This record gives sequence, structure tokens and C-alpha cells, in this order.
Amino acid sequence: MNLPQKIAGVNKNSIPRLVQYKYVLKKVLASGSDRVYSNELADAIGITAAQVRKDFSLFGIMGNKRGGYSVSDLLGIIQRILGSQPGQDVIIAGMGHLGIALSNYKGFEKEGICIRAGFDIDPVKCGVQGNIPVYPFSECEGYISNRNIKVGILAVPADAAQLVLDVMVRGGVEGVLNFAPVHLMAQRSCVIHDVNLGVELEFLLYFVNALNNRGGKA
Amino acid sequence: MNLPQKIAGVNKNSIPRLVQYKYVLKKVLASGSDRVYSNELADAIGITAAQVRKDFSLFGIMGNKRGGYSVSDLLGIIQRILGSQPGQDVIIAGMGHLGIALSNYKGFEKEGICIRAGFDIDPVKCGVQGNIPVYPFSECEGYISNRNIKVGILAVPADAAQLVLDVMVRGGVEGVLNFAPVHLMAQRSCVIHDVNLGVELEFLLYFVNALNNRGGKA
DNA sequence: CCCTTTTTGTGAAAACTATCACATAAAAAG
DNA sequence: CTTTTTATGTGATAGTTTTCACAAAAAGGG
Repeated sequence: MNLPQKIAGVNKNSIPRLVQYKYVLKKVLASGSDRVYSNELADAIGITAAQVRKDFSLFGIMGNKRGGYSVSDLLGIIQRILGSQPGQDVIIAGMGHLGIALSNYKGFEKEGICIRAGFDIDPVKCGVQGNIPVYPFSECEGYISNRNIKVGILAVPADAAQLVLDVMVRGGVEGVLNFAPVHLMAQRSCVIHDVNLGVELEFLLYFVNALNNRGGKA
Repeated sequence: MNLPQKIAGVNKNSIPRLVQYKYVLKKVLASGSDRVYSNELADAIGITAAQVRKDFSLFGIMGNKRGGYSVSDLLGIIQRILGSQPGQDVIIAGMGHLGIALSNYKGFEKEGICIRAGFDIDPVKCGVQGNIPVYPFSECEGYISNRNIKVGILAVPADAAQLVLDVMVRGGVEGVLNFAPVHLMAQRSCVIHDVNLGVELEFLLYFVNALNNRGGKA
């Protein structure tokens, strides 16, 4: 399974925006204010105010006419929609630089996400890398099933990715964030979300080249 | 400027797909075959054959009825559309683990992309990290203008990102791949493409939680 | 209490994207 | 040479997402 196409009529593009609203709301709350307007949220993430309100409308979120939104209320609602709960455990397969970078990422714990462990076939990488314990990959499946881990991150080379996915899925993982530049197939039901950094860079290059060499025409 | 909305009627979603077709075509070519069908490309990246043909139709790419496409021809055309040329120089600001991971990324040089140098304020990170020379950040602007660098990668903490972007833009950069989880504003014309790894993980978590706790209903 | 200002909430319209379905061409088979 | 098979190319259709525009509610001033 790749991403499910449809969760009960929800605009899929609005989900990443909700996550971004959440980030902004936390900043605003930390700054002491408990009031926010759609245009402030819009500016903070680079979209229009109408889009913000439409997103909220879609999820039945209501503010006060002329009074904007209560930051703390809004935050609570959005977190409930996103299913953000403390203690969402995640593991990483592949403790190269990308794996380590993800394990160090400061933002996760604030969101209740906890990177529990890493796994690698290379014994040199095992032990402790930065913040998390790293175990031999052979222990991955057992770790997942024993601790009931639901989400894994795939930061292994492309040629190992399918194999590692299979192990994770056998362990019982239900979702995978895949950084390997290959299309994967899960044996059992497992949501796979691909992030291909090469594609992201080449996507950018296309626009830079297009605006340059072709004056925005082709 | 954020991403330009429109480059002459092109479906923006088709661009990352073109990049993926390119990757697949290179693999096919390496495997010795010079013929490929829309359904093969589709399967390789997890979409439908109709989508592949529609993308091609959009860019005026034509194959042979019943004969599929010549892999080498197709590759040439797609590379021309994407503006892939040898010698596209890129620099990285911020040589933490993410920066190093990107500088090590094997895929880039095959696509004619060359990560030339890294920059960091931390003297400890300067010198040589993996494959590339790393210079003090103070030299960043000069390096960009002297070598006519057009694209930069931002792998610095959120609170430094806007400052670093300003320096890059002053140097003459025209496109930036931004990994910092903040919305940036370029002083002058510069395409910014954001990749927020936290958002990507939380996006996945939403679907896992939604399918689990709410049985795909909410 | 009424008028003005401001900001929300949302149908309707517009824009964009993906899917369908089938005519068309080419190859292969008989 | 005719028929059958197979895969492309694309107009039409369906679906999704964003933008528009404006009524309605709340707040404040006089």
C-alpha cells in the first residue's frame, strides 16, 4: 500500500498544512499570545488567509468572527485531528548521516514523537550514536514486535530498502517514511510515504533552469 | 519568491515524475534494454500507465504505437526538458549530519549535479568533510559570486536560516533547497523549495493514526 | 443604540490534475 | 493480404484543490 487516497473526504494537502499551523501556534503560544488571525497563520507559512480558513472549515474548526482564534484551543483541536499524542515511538533503519541527522532532530520530541532506536548492519555503527541506541539490524524485527513499534524510517541504500521494509512489516510496522530512491511494495498493509531528496533538488533545478535559460517560457 | 506557480502551462506535478522516469530509464539503459513501455515506467514508480502517457503527451513526447519508447531517446528528451546538464554546481550551508548526508549522496553526480563546497560557522566542521571542502561561512557570499553558483542547500538550524538565505541571495544564488522548518523570504528573485522532514514524518503519522484509531473514518 | 470596522465561514466558481475510454497505428500471426 | 493483438495519444470526463466574494457576526466608538 502506498498512501491511502482518501480518508473520509479530507483534502490530503491540508494535512501538512495542519502540521505547519501547529508549529506556528506553538511559537505564538510560547511568545505569550493566545490570539491569532488567519492572515497571521497564512503569512507564517506562506499561503493565503482564505486557504487557512478553508482548511479550518473543512475540519469544522471555528474561531470568533472578528476575534480570530484562541491559540491554545486551536492547538488542541489540531493536535486531536492529527492524532498527536505523547509517546509515538519510531525507529530508524540505517544509521548513516541521514539516519543520525534524523535521530538528532530537535523538533520531534516537542511533538510527542520519540525516536527509540536505530538499526544498522554495520557493527561499527552500533552502540550509541548521538541520542539513541543503535542495534544490529538482525534485532530489528524482534524489537519492533516486542515494543509494538508502529512507525519506521528507512534511511538505507536503495538496494537494501525492499528487504529492510519486509523485515519491518513482518515486525508489525504500519507506516514507513522512506528515503531510499526506489518504489517499495509492502507485503501486508503498511502506509509508505516516500521522500526523495534527489527528486527535490532536481525539481528545484528545473525551475531555476526554466526561469533562466528559457525566460520562464518552456 | 516561492515556487513560481506556472511555467507555461506545465502541470507542476509532472516535473517530479519526469525526474523519476529519468532515474528508471537510466536503470533500464544500464540493464541493456533500449525499449520501455508506459506500464513498465508506471509500475516502477507506482503510478498508472495513463498518467505516464499523459505526462509525455503534455511535453510532446511521442513513442511508437505498439512499440513503446526508445529508452535512450526518451532519456535525452527528458533531460532536455529538465534542463539537466553536466556541471550544475551546488553548495551547502550547514555541515551538520544532514549537510554531510547530502554531500555524500551518490545519486547527484550521475545527474550532472556537483556539490562543490560546504560552509559552516563552526571552525571544527571546516576543512574536509567526506567528499567536499568545507569553508567558514564568512566566505560563502564571495564563493558564490566568484564561482557563479546558482543553487544552494540550506541545512542550518531554523533560527539561522533567514540570515543564511540573505547571504546566499546577495552572493547571487537563484534557487535554494531549504530544510529549515521556517518560511523564508528572499530579498531578490530566488526560487525557494522547502523540504520539512518533521512535516513529512507527522504527515505519515496522521495516516497511520487515522487508519488505526479511527478505522479510516475521520 | 446605531454605525463602522474587522475578520470569520462558506457556497460558488475557477483552476488544476488524474482517469477513462477509445480511435489509431504498428506489429505479428495466419 | 487480412485479421488479430497490443500499446500509444489524447479528447472528454471526473475529481480534487484553491480562490473568490460576500453575508454574517462581533467589537468598538460616538
